[in-house]
Amino acid sequence: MFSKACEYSIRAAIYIASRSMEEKRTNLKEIAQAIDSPEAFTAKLLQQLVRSGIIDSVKGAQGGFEIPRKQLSKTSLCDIVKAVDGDALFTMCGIGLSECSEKNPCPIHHKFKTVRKDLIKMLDNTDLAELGKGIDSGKTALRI
Amino acid sequence: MFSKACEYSIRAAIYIASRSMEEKRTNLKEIAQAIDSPEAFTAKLLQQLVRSGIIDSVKGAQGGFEIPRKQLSKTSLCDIVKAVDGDALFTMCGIGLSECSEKNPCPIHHKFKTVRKDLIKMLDNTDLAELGKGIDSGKTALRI
DNA sequence: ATTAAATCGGATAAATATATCCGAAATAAT
DNA sequence: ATTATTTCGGATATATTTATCCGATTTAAT
Repeated sequence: MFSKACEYSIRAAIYIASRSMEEKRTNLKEIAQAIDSPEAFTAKLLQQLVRSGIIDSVKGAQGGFEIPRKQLSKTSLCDIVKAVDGDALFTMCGIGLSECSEKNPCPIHHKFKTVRKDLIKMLDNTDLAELGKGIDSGKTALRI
Repeated sequence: MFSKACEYSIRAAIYIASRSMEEKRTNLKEIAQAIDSPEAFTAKLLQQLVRSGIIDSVKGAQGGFEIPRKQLSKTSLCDIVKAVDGDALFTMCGIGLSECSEKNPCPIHHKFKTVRKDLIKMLDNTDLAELGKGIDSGKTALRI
């Protein structure tokens, strides 16, 4: 479904969100530990999220990553998936035809469309504020 | 969503199904042409489908691939996806946690579960007879 | 000023997925 | 029997994804 890069990115973003809600900035080491991901690889993904404007970074001692309060509820899973995996999942034909369309559909076009619409809807109305809260309250987990 | 291998496999299976419905056996060259896929790679995938019992093969001149009439309506997309990509898509945590469960859920567990259930349902009740018919009637296409 | 703690960026390595090649085996037609 | 056609299986090549390494840069604290 999602690439590993995307899985790590979502987990990282949720962790940063949960820390940001407590007004805490967190850093690479903490993040990789919290989400059980390879540190160097995670660093690359965080850079990508910074460039996409999904998280903020602060260099130097006491630096790290954070998400402005206002952004938490405005950033959806959809934003993260698009930033990391691109929009193939959202737009591409289910069985890889490049010109598949309503007018010229592949055999699974109509059935697939419905399922995908539900997936997009889910990703679109799930935001980091909500997900971060789950972590802070201990109701959900980001590792193991 | 699906791997390229899986996309080609689904397309190939649907094409073989559509030929089988006309009592025709088809071969690798025809299949690769019909679904616009790399021939040698497709050969590997067909072997895999044979080993999984999804299609039958006949060696030698006039040989090729076919699906017994009775199997057409009994083979679902689910069967093909499982044979090629395994059941990760059906069972794994959406963000890659190995021990994610109802009892110990990841942040997106519940929302993801719903969407995935719909996906599985769709794959499960879509069979090759139905899909092959779409090709034969010209309503759907397997290339471009 | 110096040092320590961080992110950033580029190069590289390892693993996996995608794709090709070719000889062996099986079968139908001649 | 021989030949042509076809799948099968193993080895190999290429591309992409995942992952690591390390020096440069920035900043806070001493």
